[in-house]
Amino acid sequence: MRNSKDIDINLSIGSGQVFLWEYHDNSWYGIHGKNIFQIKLNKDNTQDIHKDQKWDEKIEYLSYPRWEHWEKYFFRLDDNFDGIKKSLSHDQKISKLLEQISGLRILRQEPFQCIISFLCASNTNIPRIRRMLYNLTKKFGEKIELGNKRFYLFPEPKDIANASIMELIDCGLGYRAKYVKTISSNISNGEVDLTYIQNLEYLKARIELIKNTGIGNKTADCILLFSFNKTNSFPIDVWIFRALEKYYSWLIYENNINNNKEKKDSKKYKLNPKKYDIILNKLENYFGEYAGYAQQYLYYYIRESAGKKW
DNA sequence: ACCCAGGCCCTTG
DNA sequence: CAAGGGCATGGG
Repeated sequence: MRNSKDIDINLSIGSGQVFLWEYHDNSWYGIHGKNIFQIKLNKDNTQDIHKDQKWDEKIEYLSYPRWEHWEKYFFRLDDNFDGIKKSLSHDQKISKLLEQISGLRILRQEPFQCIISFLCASNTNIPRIRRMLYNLTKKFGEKIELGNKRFYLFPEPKDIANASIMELIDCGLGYRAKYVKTISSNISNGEVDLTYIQNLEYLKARIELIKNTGIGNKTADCILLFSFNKTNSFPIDVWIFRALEKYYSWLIYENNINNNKEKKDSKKYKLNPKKYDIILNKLENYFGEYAGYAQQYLYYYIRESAGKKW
């Protein structure tokens, strides 16, 4: 059984997977569906938690409502991280990253919140995703006061289904508003069954998700990786595509799959669905069962080297 | 002003 | 199929 002290909380929470987490007063606070998670760091050296030998003793995992050991679920402590490392060790780049930033983990998110999050994530940047989601919680989520702090839980499907398009646009969703409303109604009326989809195997679950307007290849892969436990999923966004081009060109350019090279920058890193699937299939074969971890390490690395702070 | 952002949809050729 | 334009919005 692995020890949770190897996890770097700041790194994992700050790696563009979750958007409703905030740090203040030595605590991380996060919205997870109808739960509020609190990670209380009773120490000053919060930047290098994973290097601290007595990490476990200085940290408390609290929640509202009470959820004993939610951290085991959220940080995926059930994953065998040594096994993950081993299964990715054939790749030079990734094994190096697994050493350098070994505290980075995939987080297990609440499914509905995750779906809305990555529907909102299309063609925009992380700060704006955060604002859109916060606005949704503020407008449609239940308000909870804990001590002197105010939180808003993530709305339920019916809450968003009953909203008007204008109200959603007021949250800053733009053209995404109609997608968010439609899938919320379909989940709320039972037409879309998240538990059913979650229990399907990766490719079948993916097909079901993509049936929803607004969810394409990449968005589906994020949902599958971040909340449906499909650790082989490998979302390819513009950042990942840049990384693939830089470090895995032998993989993405073989058989002349990609002819984006000559396009102007704004189109250069966008894949059409067919190419996406061909490249994805190669990545699955190459990285295997835990391809998603490789993806997250690569994502963090390429953004870090581009100087992104968020 | 222009380009870009954890893309996707729709129309045309 | 592939290509191209449009989409809302805010930061750099």
